[in-house]
Amino acid sequence: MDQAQQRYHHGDLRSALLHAATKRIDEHGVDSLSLRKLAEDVGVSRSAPYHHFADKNGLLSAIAAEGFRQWHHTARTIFEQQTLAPSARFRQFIHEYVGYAADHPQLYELMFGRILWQAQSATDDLKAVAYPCFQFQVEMTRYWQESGLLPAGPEPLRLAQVTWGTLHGIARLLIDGIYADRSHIEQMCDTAAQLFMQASANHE
Amino acid sequence: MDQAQQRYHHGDLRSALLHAATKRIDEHGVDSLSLRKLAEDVGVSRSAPYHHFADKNGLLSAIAAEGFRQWHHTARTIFEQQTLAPSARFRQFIHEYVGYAADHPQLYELMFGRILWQAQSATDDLKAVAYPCFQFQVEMTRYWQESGLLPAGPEPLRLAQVTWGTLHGIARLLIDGIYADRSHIEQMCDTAAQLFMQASANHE
DNA sequence: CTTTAAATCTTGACAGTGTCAACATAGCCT
DNA sequence: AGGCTATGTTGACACTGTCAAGATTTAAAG
Repeated sequence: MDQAQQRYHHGDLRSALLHAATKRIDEHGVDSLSLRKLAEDVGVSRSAPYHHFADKNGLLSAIAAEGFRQWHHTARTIFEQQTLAPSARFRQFIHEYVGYAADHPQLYELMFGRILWQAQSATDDLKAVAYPCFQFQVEMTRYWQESGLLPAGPEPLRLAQVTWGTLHGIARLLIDGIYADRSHIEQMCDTAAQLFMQASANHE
Repeated sequence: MDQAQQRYHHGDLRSALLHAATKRIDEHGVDSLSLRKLAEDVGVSRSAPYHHFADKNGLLSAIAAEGFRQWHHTARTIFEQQTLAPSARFRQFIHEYVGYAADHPQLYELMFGRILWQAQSATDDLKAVAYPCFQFQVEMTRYWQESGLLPAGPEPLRLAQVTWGTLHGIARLLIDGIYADRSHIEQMCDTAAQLFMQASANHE
């Protein structure tokens, strides 16, 4: 009764679970997360989490949502650095995106992976945070098109899908360890940036 | 004893398992595959598969390997169509790649997903088939560079990682249903192809 | 205050899963 | 014919997510 962890009511179980789960995922990957072990770690019975999350997907969605909030903030910060030239910001964005994925591979996997997005397992709550994040990618692309950095021809949405797809693809090849490793990151990003910017150069 | 499925020795259990598993994956996804159900479907006890595959990963690796063989063949066929102009073949390759992923999302997920490639779960057998497939991507890229279709600047490997990354990324956004769906495929591929080819155009 | 309702947590249980050890059967080779 | 090896079976273990029923604490209402 005196020890906080042995009270019948934990007090702040929801955030305790989120915290512990986030740590676990970051260190050992999404697949290693077991609700039962998690509950035990937090010092609570195995079905207590169900009073705070509908199911395992609910927990995962909440963690992913937090990731999207953080990334959205980071992206906006880079994009709004008015002191830097658009091209410099573009390059920085690319490096930052891939760097973020490489630094938090497990979280990235959760945020953009099949677990949550396949079969409609994503919570409405998660969608509410993620979609504006996707939308922002399109806004940036439109801006870079208007700045003459990217080709003006394609629709912003279409082009955003391709440029974002490129970053996403590079990130996944890295994370999954497919024919690319961390020592290639900088060169890959530079190559990608150069490729995109060259594409618009001959249309001026 | 008269019925083939009730014999003590199945006769060709290995390929029966592969066949049933491939079908199951194609229709319901990798996650839905259970060794026990699979064994039951084939009409065999739950631990019989272990005499043909080291573990579940062994089975999955074998299926993925077959996928790589098929894809490698398809890719080579497209690439070696000497009658078509390099640019046409390039475009066709892009469409075919994304199309293949969209047509066999579950198999693509298995072939290039984290299940097999993370944590060294890929069999040596699988690696032996997959790596030449990756390598071929680099060879094609080198050829397209020499043809003036892609920028000559970057190293083939680096550029291949980026172009392949783009296709891989687009495929995954599609498969995972992230801000892109099948109706966008053609336009996305065209945009990507145009983007890459424009990049080299102003260096002639 | 006291009573009632809601939020929270616990134990018991169920249907799954992959995997292994020990045992049974069939086919092949000497 | 005998024995080795490949193949298949049952029993068991340690997990997993999830739910129902009951216990306990807190908050709200009378």
